[in-house]
Amino acid sequence: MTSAETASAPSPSPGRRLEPDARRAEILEAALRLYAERPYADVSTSELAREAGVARGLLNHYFGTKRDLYLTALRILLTIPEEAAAGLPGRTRTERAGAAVDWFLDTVAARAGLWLSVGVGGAGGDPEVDRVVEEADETAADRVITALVPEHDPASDPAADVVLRARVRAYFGLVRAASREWLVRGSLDHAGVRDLLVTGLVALLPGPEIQEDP
Amino acid sequence: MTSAETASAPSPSPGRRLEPDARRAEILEAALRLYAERPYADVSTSELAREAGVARGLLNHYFGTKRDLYLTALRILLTIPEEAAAGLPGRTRTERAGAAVDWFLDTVAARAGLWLSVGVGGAGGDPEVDRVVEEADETAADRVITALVPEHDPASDPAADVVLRARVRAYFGLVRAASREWLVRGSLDHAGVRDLLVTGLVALLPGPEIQEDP
DNA sequence: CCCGCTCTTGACAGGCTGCCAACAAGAGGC
DNA sequence: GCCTCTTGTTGGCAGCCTGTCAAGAGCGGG
Repeated sequence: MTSAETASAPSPSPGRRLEPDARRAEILEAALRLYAERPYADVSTSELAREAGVARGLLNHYFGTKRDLYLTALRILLTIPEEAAAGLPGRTRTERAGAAVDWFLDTVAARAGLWLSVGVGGAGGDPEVDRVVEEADETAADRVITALVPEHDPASDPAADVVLRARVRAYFGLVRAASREWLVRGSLDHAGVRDLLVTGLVALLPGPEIQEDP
Repeated sequence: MTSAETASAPSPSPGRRLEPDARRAEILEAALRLYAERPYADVSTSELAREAGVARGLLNHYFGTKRDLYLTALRILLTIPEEAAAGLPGRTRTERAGAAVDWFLDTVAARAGLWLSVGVGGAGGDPEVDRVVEEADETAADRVITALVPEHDPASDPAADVVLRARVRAYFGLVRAASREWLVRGSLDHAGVRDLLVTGLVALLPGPEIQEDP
């Protein structure tokens, strides 16, 4: 049983010539699999190439550097699908926040390994990693704001917009830490982390505590 | 001008024989200096040895592995002095939370470079780094609980104690993300981050919203 | 059927890490 | 004061990893 058979990525024949996009996708999938189990520093390019079923040099050909490959995989992993924020049920802000938190917890539970492999996020060490995480957070903040603060208009008051986005991004730090408490430490159950995140989200958003739709 | 002259660590004579504890301290100081400026992966053992004014192999002799040295430095850096939590002014919980946040912000502002350089730990989900951070958070959670929830008794209800500590540790995620918004992005000023952290801390603690001392 | 494009490979050079035996700087005994 | 013995310290060695590059091979076009 070779690794090519166990791996979900098909590698029917070595040296097989593929479309660049297809090959890129194969390598990225392999990288996502490995980085889901072990941290960046522990995964060598030889392993990445073996998992993808290609020669080691091909990684550099497509992604330049091992770090670039990691950053690309990380960016894909952190990107939140746009459809998630659309059509959240609930009338009051608390209800909508609850629905958003439920969606998030379901998603994270489905791919817990992948999510945790990224780490606590908002880390400090690597500037490039930080930048990728920040960009992903920026997009996620957009989703949250449009879903929960629809009356907010960035153009009308740019200063308030900056502060609001900052508060939402800071809230993501709470989300990540709470996820760790739930998935890794087990110090919170599903209901506990849900209550924590809903409470924090409602408390940290601006304006009246709870807005009712008339 | 040799590096030994520019470095703040004194290295009067190469091969100088020191007490093991003193040598350990010297190496640790050098590591803290370098890790304050650049991330873990970018600092080689050769640089660490040069900064400390010793041979490279001595690092392994004292700390085993480059990673072990890093973890030791990280543990020292994250340790919060015990005196910080004692004697917080204020009667209401909000007042005491504000005092705690003020202390934290002052401390972080004083050593912003160190705080941000190590930050939350390395990205990539390194288990050992995460463990060091978690241990430091555990201690910090003790300080916060004793300072802000003095009526809490861990022995009386162990389950409630686990949940309370989990909420406080999750709050630390909010603290770190908010610090980044303040120090790195500049999207929050001092008053903004203070308001955010006080609001979050009060909202996430259990029991009545605000406890008044009669 | 042959040619050319380019996807793919294997090998090479440089750097870094952990290990280890040899060296010598102090401390203690006489 | 000199010698010896402990042990802090050094420099080199082997192994692994990464980025680069020219050569080879698959596949479409003429």
